[in-house]
Amino acid sequence: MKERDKSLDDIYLFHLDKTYKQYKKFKKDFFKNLHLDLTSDQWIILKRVSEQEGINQKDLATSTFKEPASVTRILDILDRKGYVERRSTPQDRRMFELYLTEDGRSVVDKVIPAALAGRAKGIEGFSEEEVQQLIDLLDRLYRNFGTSQ
Amino acid sequence: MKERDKSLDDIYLFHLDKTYKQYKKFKKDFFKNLHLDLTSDQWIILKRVSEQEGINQKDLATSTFKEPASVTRILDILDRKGYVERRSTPQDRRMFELYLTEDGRSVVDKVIPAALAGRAKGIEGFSEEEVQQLIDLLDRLYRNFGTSQ
DNA sequence: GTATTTTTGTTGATATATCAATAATTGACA
DNA sequence: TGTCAATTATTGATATATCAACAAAAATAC
Repeated sequence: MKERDKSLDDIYLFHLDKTYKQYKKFKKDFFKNLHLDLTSDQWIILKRVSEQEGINQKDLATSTFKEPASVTRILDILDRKGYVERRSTPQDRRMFELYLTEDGRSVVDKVIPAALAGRAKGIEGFSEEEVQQLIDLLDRLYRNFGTSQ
Repeated sequence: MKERDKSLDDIYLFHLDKTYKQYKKFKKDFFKNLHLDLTSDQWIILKRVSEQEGINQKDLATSTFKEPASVTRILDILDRKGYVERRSTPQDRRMFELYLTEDGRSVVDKVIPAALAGRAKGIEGFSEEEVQQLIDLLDRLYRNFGTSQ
């Protein structure tokens, strides 16, 4: 069966767009209201470093789906705020191992409960199966868009 | 049951993020390869105008989930390319009614089949029910993030 | 052991989204 | 009617993502 043209409103990608924008706005306001002077992107990086201390910037970039250039700049900010540390390693002097500072750790501890609450907001009324379904469907989209051509 | 902290990889919002980024990259390349000198955002606006000729910029903004400022700038570009026309109306001289030009219409006709193909790529292997499920889940997220507090 | 290629991270240029401020017009209402 | 508020569109300032170019170091090839 040949697929025909649809109105934007009937296209799943349009729903993806609109939902993502709403979510983006939500998290922006959310982090603003925390008054911790932290953006959601800085949070992602901080969280990932806390999960894998010693990670380098390249791996941090791939595992957060950010560009290395973006990671550099976000780390500059987190560094300046005193939340992360770039430790150079003698084994490979091109790269740094990343660690949280004490302040960084304390910020992470502060944000985690808030992040839990914010995350819960999005899936109010969802069953566990539905959340898993959502993840699965998104991952399939992800893979489909990744395979080239 | 109290929700505990998870690794980023287990959080549905992280999957949303990563999928959206992949999709964004996909559509960027996609429109680039069309060689029509059109970005995906310009396409959204052009498509919406083609669906509702005579629409004004405010309604165009809300119905495409873009900021009025962004719509202004995108329309400036589409106007400059000769694809849309801002017609002022005597009833309300603050606003414009938007129409496609002939060139605009012909571009829309050219993009539609390509867009169909691109859109199909994302949902390869999906049943119709799964696509609908995806839309429903996304819409519920959308609404949850929209309700304030 | 030197030359070339690859990897890691940074920087600059560019594009775009967002937010606030503004101008012009219309609507509300006393 | 005259004033004030709301609406529509635009503009400027700012922040951020992206891409390409680059530098330094390491890995590979010969």
